[in-house]
Amino acid sequence: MLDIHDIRTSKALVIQRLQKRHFNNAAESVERLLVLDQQRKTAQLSVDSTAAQLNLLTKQIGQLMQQGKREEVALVREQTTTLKIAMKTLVPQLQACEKALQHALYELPNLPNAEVPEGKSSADNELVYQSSQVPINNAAQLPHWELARQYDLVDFELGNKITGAGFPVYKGRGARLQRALVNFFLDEAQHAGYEEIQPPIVVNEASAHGTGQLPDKEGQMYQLKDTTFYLIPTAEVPLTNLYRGDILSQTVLPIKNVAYTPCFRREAGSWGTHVRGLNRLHQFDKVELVQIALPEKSYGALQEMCAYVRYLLEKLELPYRVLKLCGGDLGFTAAFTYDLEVWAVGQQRWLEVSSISNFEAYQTHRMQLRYRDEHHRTQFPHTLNGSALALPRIVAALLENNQTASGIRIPPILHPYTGFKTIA
RNA sequence: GGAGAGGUGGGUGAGUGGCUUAAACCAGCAGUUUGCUAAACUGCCGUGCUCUUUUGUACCGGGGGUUCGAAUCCCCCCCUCUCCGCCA
Repeated sequence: MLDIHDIRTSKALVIQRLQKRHFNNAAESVERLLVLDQQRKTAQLSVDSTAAQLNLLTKQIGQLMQQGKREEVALVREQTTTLKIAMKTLVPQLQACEKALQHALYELPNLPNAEVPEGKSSADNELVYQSSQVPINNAAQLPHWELARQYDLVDFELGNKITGAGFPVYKGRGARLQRALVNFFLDEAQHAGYEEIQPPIVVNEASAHGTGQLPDKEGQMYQLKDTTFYLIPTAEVPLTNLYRGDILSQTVLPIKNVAYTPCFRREAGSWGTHVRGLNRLHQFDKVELVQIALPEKSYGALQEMCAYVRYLLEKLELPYRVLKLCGGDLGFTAAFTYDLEVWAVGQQRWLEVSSISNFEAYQTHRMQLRYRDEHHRTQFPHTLNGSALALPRIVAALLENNQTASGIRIPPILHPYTGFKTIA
């Protein structure tokens, strides 16, 4: 959520930034917001001043009662009635104004940072880095779903039977490989200074609100029947909401948390081509990093997170590239995002395995997460998160890129975790 | 699933209709003093809106009601805890 104060004071900049992400009717939305804000202010003032008069009279009555001046009490009571009647219309007016303003604020996405490249779609994202050796398919190299079947690592049909499409069953060395990756990612994150958290994978509405999944985007989440609980689409939701509503001491920043969780996504409407095998699932595993940082240090933290995820990919010996998302491709709540993609030789495709974003103060405004600065004032810290990493596509790339005539080679860094060096 | 208790400021916890933003204690912050593995004393110490400030106003789980006036009385809802049952 954007800060209404900022919108008030730097309207032109807000509009310009919203246009950068190709947000429809940016100028109109902002103008409407300012009108709503003004209405809210006016309503607030009339409520407050009426309440002030009422409180004054009420106090008088108390005093007069003690002095036993009955007839004067009756007189003052008369006056309160008119004010009370006025309040009956003023208060709902104010509430309506507040609600309208709140809703309008929720509808505005975050402002892209100044460094975000111009562009409309994923085609306009800026290539920041690409591994020098990107293998070309030699026609004998299979996509991972073939390999998964050949070595009996993932059973998609069994998943269909138990649950449905997008819920694969990992078996034997496939399951072991998953667990190895989770442990590898968690161990590395700990070394990089992240505290491990095991959060609930079911969250309430307030949490879904805090990180921006609600309102309006409930289509991406599974809701538990007869409840207002949701299965998390990413550990970002419970991790960031750990601090919802808190006023932190500046000295605890930056907070660095990591969690492994399964993630659940309905992906309503996006089912179809290009989603074969492990490419897009309803349930998948992910290790997620979250940082809460001082505003002036958040972009340093973003660079640090990006460097860390690149380190992981290099340890896994996967060819990858780094993209800076353009304004039009940026997620609703993000101010700046790096996408990391690995090359899957069997499919001749780049697969997104990590998205590292700085949300600046957008989420902290929403969840009223603040810290106290050296002048004892409350300020909004920045939140960041990034996958480190999303499992299924890493598995897909490992299988495809490391396939040989004699089996699938496991990168050495994982050997202590898998207990095997090849899948043959 | 059955029964009961309770939700007050960072924590503990007083407060049963006006003098309560709310006692007291702890924690925290600032300072003074002594000196030593800390203590004593003094002051400050909730958040939002309004906003240069003051003032004003709202908030004692949420919503509604009674009243000139509600943390306090009434109704509904939510949540937490305890005991029993079942159970990983």
